[in-house]
Amino acid sequence: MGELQMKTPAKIYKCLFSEYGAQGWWPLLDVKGYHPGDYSFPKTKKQIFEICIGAILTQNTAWTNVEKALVNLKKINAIDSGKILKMDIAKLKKAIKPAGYYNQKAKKLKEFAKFFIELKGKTPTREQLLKVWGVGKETADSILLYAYKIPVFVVDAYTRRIFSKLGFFKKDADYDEIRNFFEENLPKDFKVHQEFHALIVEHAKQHYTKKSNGENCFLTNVHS
DNA sequence: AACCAGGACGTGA
DNA sequence: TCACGTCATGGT
Repeated sequence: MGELQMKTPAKIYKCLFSEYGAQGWWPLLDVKGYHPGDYSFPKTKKQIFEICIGAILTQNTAWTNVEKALVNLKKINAIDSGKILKMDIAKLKKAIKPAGYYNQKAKKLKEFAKFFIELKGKTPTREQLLKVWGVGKETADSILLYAYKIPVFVVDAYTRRIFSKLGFFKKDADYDEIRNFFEENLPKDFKVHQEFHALIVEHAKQHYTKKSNGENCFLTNVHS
């Protein structure tokens, strides 16, 4: 791939979309997981909250583990900000245990539940989210994008691996620099951003495993 | 049986 | 600012 013909984010997005199709993030228990092509979710305040706590629970953790935690919470009717805020911390830890880091994450969920209630249904700003203990940049952006349909670009470890491999930036580049670059070079459409992040995750799972670090993927090989 | 997953925080330098 | 260590379960 020549430097003079560096692919644009928009081209890479189209490439990934045509390869993998719509991903249907964020998965919700009500709709039995993913909902490709349907951008109408979340439809309720409860679904918004489910996405928020899912974003926290999935920090450095496989989604399959998070699902178990969410199912446990649903069983005790605890995918609810008020319920989580006042429920016994030990009970909360037990429910989310499959998601790992359950001591920290139980505290994070309680902190977020308090914040969520104080929002009174309003959309949080990125700055507000970042003040919440346990919500970092990636989690904040995931919440804005998938719970509130705001067109932000979510930077995760996969993004760094793939796009540093493609020559866009260094692996340890600043989070906000990466985010700004993509947001300035993509349409301000939440659907595009929702799909793009999900597609990056899918592509990384396919081509950036331990054995192959993107060597045989169509993005690094294609020249146009 | 190490290694890592849809990170964030606390600490010391 | 930044480079580490810590947190923890479950799948490969």
